[in-house]
Amino acid sequence: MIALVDVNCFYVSCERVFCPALRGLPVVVLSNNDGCVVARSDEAKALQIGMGQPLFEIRGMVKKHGLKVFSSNYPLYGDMSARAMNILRRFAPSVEVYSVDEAFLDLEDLAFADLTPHALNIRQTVLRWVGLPVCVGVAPTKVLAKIANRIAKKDKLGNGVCVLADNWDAVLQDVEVGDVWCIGRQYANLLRGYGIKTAYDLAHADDTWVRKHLTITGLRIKKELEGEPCIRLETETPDKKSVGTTRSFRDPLRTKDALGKALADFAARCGEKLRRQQSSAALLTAFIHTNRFAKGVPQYGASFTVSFSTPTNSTLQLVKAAQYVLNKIYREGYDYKNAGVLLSGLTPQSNVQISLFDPVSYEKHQRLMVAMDGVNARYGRNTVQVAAQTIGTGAQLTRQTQLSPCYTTKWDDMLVAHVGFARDLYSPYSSVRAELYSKRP
DNA sequence: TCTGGGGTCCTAGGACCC
DNA sequence: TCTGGGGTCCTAGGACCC
Repeated sequence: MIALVDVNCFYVSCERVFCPALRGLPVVVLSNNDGCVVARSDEAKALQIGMGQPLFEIRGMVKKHGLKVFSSNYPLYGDMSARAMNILRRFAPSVEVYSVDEAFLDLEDLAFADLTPHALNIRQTVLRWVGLPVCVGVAPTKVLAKIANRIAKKDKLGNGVCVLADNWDAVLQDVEVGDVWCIGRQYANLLRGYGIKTAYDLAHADDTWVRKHLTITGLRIKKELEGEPCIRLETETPDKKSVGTTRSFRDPLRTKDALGKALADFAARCGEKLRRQQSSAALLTAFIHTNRFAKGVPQYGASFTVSFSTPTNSTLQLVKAAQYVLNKIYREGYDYKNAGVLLSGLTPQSNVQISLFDPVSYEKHQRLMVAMDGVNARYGRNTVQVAAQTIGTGAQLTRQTQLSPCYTTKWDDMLVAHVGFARDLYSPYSSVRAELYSKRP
């Protein structure tokens, strides 16, 4: 059996851990640029706030309904995620961290007749130890575990746990086909056109037909709905096959100079990501684009890809390549709203074949990058950077007006607990936790 | 006024080889 | 008039996920 553990409205829940007064209130967390909603509390959902809804459409609700709005605080969420995942590893021999707020647990070797108490235990432990509410879905396959989790989440009066051990046909009849994992909008439309409306219908469709229209991936989903495991647990995180850094700008950029700085920042970030997993890239793509939503203004967008004679992860080379691309694709007279750098053709650094005719010394660049990463790790990002980059953090390029403190990852933001007394010093659970927090002066 | 970012997998079709 | 067969590799585009 497989369990899917998923934190309820993860980003919102992270904010609530450190600000308990937010409980019971409508709360949303915004995308990178304070552009649109990416996480909603149940109360916010009840106000009909949609996923991806732009901020300007819901501004009125701040006053009218007491809506609380946060910019996204990725350092905080990343750290909270790591804490939650570490707890989950206590409950299963192997765990797949599927996303920042979800994990699959392999419960196969656990000799419990009824997995419900185990699932409840998982839920209670995560809640007590890191303050995050989770729901647990248990079933024979990943696709069914996803469905079980969804049922647990929808049942607001339930205990946050749903086990589908057998006879799930009736359950599948209540699940719309578009709500099945890996059946997106396009596939759902296609399937409905053929009369396949529910997960049950898909489970009982013809294999060959499914294979033809939904590819091998779709066939696996169908088999999993029948209870036959086809998608394995990925317990170790594979190296990424591509990395990218893209942003929308708070204020559109017009000049080549300004775009050059931004692309240099993005290339440098990509270099860091590459070096973290010890890879090098053979290809670099950079793109720029005007605001696609703006009506009646001239639109332009372009991208171009360059290849390196020897795969690299040197920020110097990546920045240079990004500048080269910009020179090729930049056109004057447009307001650019969006740009990015993407790296592909990644290979492990140890496999890189150095060429005699390389224009730069691979060795020297490697040593320089180690030194640069070392300094930046110790004294903060961008302490040492390439001259082509934006001076400082580049924060002025994006908007983050509602940012909460980095409670767990910055010394200056850490909360101080003023504790006058403690009833049970030896309990791992602190019932007085939240109410005693205050911000460091 | 104002609309995110970062990934994965699969397939068809073209280029190329012998 | 007549024009092979079999294979690999690469890429673009389309679908999906959180």
